[in-house]
Amino acid sequence: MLSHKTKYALKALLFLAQQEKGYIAKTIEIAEGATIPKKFLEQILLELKRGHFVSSKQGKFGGYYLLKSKNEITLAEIHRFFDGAIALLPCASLNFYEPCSDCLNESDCLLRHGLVAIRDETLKAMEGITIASLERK
Amino acid sequence: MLSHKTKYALKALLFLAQQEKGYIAKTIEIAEGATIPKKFLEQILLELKRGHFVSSKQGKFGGYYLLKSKNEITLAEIHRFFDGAIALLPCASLNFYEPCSDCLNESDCLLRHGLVAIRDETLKAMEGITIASLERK
DNA sequence: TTAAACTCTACTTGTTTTATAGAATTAATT
DNA sequence: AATTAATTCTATAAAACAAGTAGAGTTTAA
Repeated sequence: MLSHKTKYALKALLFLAQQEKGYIAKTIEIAEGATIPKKFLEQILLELKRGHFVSSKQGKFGGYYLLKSKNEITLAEIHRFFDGAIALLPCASLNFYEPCSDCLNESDCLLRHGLVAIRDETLKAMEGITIASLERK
Repeated sequence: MLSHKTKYALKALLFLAQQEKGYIAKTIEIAEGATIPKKFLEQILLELKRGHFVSSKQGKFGGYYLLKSKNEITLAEIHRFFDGAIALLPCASLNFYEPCSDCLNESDCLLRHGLVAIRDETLKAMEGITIASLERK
């Protein structure tokens, strides 16, 4: 399951994607437009900025806007950025690999093989969902 | 990601599947054979019993054995039993559906449509993984 | 009766999630 | 220079959840 944080991030990105090109949205507008607690959203937007998904203009009349194209932001990317691995166990993960402490010899680990297959399927599907594709439901 | 509990459950089921037909395995054997903390495993086995995945024989020389066929126990089922929904949000779930409190009109929810597509893909993949299929890696 | 196993309930401990509070900084306008 | 309105940063709090432990109770075979 997605954390609330990831859900809010997706909703915020979707909100920004729906604004006119060049428009700078204040946090409060995004919060009210997408139904997200404002102070929580502030943190999320800062993280999205550090991740180079959005950029901001500071000071009066400042706000946030999309930095990356809405065609290039995938669900897989946002999931990894906030919630981490897409795989069901760390030992089956590409980007967050860690060996299992309770797995004696990994090459023989029966569980791992099946979970890698699941990861491949899920990842393919999640890379196909972009902010733009969500907009054209 | 799977919880440790779900991972342990899968490993325990896999261990039971690998025993000779009719063999009754003690908790301590499963714990040591599959590297699972024994007291935690006790709880997990009880839950698996309540879920009719395994059955047990009580008393001296008692233990656990598979109740359902290893061809019929899927990853999807075990995931749902311990970790709940396979979908990324409750509003996109088949078995654990709940509306989002922050979603104004669900039929128009852009997020939901994409997440239902992901769920369909992931579910199909997870229903294809059985305890038996894991055994024949 | 005893030993060996499952069964049950409660508890603890630590981590993560979901926020909230408030001060600091930045920039435009007057 | 002062004011206003916005982002930025750090700290904190409260709740939920996960992971594991403890110990007493029950069942069965010998």
